[in-house]
Amino acid sequence: MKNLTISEIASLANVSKTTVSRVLNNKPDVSGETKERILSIIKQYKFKPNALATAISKKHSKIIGLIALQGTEYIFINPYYLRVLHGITTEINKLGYQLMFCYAKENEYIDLFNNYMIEGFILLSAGVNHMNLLDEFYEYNIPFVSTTELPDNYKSNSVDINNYQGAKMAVEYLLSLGHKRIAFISSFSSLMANKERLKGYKDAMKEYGVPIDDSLIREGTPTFETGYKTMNSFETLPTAVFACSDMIAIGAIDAITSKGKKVPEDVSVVGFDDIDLASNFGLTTVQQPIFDKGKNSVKKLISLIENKKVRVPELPVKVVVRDTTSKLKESTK
Amino acid sequence: MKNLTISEIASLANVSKTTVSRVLNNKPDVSGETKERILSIIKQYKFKPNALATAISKKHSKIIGLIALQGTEYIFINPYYLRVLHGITTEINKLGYQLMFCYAKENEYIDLFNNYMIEGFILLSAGVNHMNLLDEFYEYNIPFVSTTELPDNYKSNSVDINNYQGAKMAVEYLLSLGHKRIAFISSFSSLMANKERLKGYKDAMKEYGVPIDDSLIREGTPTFETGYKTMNSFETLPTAVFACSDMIAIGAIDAITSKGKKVPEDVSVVGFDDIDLASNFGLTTVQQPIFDKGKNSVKKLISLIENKKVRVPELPVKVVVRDTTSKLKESTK
DNA sequence: TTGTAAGCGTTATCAA
DNA sequence: TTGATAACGCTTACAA
Repeated sequence: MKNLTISEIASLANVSKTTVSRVLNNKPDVSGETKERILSIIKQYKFKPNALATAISKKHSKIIGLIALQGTEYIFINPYYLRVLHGITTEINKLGYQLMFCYAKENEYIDLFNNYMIEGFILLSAGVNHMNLLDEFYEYNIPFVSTTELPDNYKSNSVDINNYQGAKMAVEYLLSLGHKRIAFISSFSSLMANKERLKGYKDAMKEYGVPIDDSLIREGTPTFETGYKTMNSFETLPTAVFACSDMIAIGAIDAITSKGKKVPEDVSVVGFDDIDLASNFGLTTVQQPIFDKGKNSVKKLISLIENKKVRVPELPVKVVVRDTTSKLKESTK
Repeated sequence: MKNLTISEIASLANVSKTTVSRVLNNKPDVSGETKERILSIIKQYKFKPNALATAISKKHSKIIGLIALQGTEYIFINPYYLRVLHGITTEINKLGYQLMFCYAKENEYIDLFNNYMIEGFILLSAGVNHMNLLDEFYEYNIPFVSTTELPDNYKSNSVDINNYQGAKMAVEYLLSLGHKRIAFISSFSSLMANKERLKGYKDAMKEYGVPIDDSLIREGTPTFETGYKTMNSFETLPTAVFACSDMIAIGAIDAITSKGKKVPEDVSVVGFDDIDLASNFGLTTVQQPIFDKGKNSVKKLISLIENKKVRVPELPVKVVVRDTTSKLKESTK
C-alpha cells in the first residue's frame, strides 16, 4: 500500500488539494463539515504529507544537523557522548524534528546546510580551534548550539554546566582532605570547558595557599590511555588527581594500581562527567546532567530556529563522593 | 551569500536549466564547450543543487535511516554501538548518502520512510522480538540491514560475524585450560547472535564431554550491572566465565575482585566484542571487527537500495588472549 | 546539442 | 469557505 499524495486525498474527499493542505496545516478557514470529512479520509488512508515536498515549499525541513568536531575517533569512543546523543535524539523526536548526522569535512557543513535545507546544527566538542567555523555560521546566519561551553562572544550558543565551579569544587574537596600535590589532567585543552576547569583548579589551589606546580598540569584526550600514560609519566606520583573526564580517571586508577599502589589510600582520584562506569567503579567525580545537556541543546537550538524565546536554564553540577578519594595519609604529608 | 538555484546558474551561463541539469548529472549530450562554461560558473558560485528538490524529483533522497531497537537506554550506553555507529557514518559519508537518526516508535518507521523518502534502514540490535517489524519492511519492500545476525529467512539482511564460531572458540579455549564450571552470561537473549553463542557454548561443552549445568547459564543486558549482579548471585563461583559482551565481563571482574577473589587466578573471564576498554583492562575476549561491521552494513544496504550486487564478505572473528584467563588451579579441580 | 514544458508533492497567492 | 494557479528547485520526456 503506497503512500497517497495530497491530490489523491483531495479527490477522495471531493475537494481541492488546497483545502486538504489547509486541514493539514490547521488553517482556520475550512468549514467544520469538510474538515471532518477530510480528516476521516486522511485517517482512513493513514496519509502523511511528504516532508521533503513540504520542506522545499515551506522553506524549512525540520532537519537538524549533528556535527562531531574534535575528531570522531575520540567522540565515538566515549560513553559520555553517547549519553549526550541520547538526550538529543529524545528531545528532537519529542519536538517533531529529525536528526541528521553530518559526518563531513569542516568546509562541507555549509553546503549540507544549503543542500538538505538543514535548519541548524548541534555541535559536539567545539573548541577554540573551531572559531572560524562558528564565525562562518554566524556570518551565514546559521543557527547552532554547542553542547560545551564557548568563548564569551558565543556564550549564548551553548548549553553547559559551570565548568569553572565544578572543577573548583572538586579540587577544593581534595584540598580539604589535606592534599597538596594534586595533578590536573585535561582532555582537549582547546575546549573552553577545560580551560575553565583549569582556572577552577588554579583558583582553588590559590585559595588554599598551595603553590601551583606546572609539572602536575597535563593534557591529552578524554580516554583511558591518557589517564594511564599520564600517571605512568610521573616520576613521583601526586597524592591526588583531578581528571577532566571519567575515562581519564579510570585509566589513571588502572595505572596506579598496576604500580602496586592503592586508590584511594595512596592516591585519590576524582573524575568528571559521571558516566555509568563512574558509578560502577565507585569513582568520586563531578557529576553533570549529561542527558539533560543533550535535551537542552535541542531546546535551545529549536528556539533559535523558530525565533521563540525559550529560557534554557544552566544545568547544575555537583561533586559525587564515592570510593576513590580519602584523606591524605600522614606519612606522605 | 545565499545558495543559487539551477535557474540562476542557467541564466548566468545563457543556457536553459535543462542543460545545467544535464551537466550536474553527467549526462552525455552536452557539447564540450558549454559544459566547460557551465562547470566554471558552478564552481565560481559554489553551486550545489538542492538535495531535497532532487529527491522529490528523482524519487530518491540518498537518506538512510538508523534504527536502534531493543531500547535506546541500552544501546546508548555501550561503547560497542558507538564504534558500529562510527563505521556507519564513515562509510555513508564516503558513498554520498546521509544518515538520519530515526528515534521513533516501532509503528512510525514506515511513516518516516514515506515522509522523508528514506531509502532504507540500518537496524541496531534487531532481535527475534522484532520479526513483525521486519516482516512489515519486507512486505512494503523497504530495504534494511541489521548489524546483528537475523533468523534464517532474513539471513541475507544482516552483516555479522559467525557468532556460533566465536563463542565456541572462546569456550573451547577455557575448556583447554582445564575449566569445567564455565558460566555463560548472555546479553539480550532475544538476539539471534546470542542464541548462536549459546549454541556454540553448549556444543563446545559437549565436545569436551562436560555436562551442561543450566544454573550456570544466565542472561541480562549488555551492561556492567549484569556482569556484576550475575556474579554476585552465584552461591559458589564458577571457575570461568564467558560473557556475551565486554561490558558484562568487566562488571563480572569487578564483582569477583570485590569478593576478594582474583582474576584470573580464581576465576577466568572472557568477554565478547573487544571494545577499547577490553584492551585497556587486559581482558581476554572474542574480537569482532566492530568498525568494519558498521561499514559493511552500509555497503550492503546501499547495494540493496541501488540494486547492485556487491559482495560483502563475512567478517572474521578470533579469540584475543590477554590477562584474564589462566589454567584451572589444581586445588579447584 | 539544446530548449520547452510537464511533473514530483507540497504550500501560498489571489480570485471567486 | 473554497479552488485555480503559480511557486519551491529540481529532473525528464519530447521537440526542435
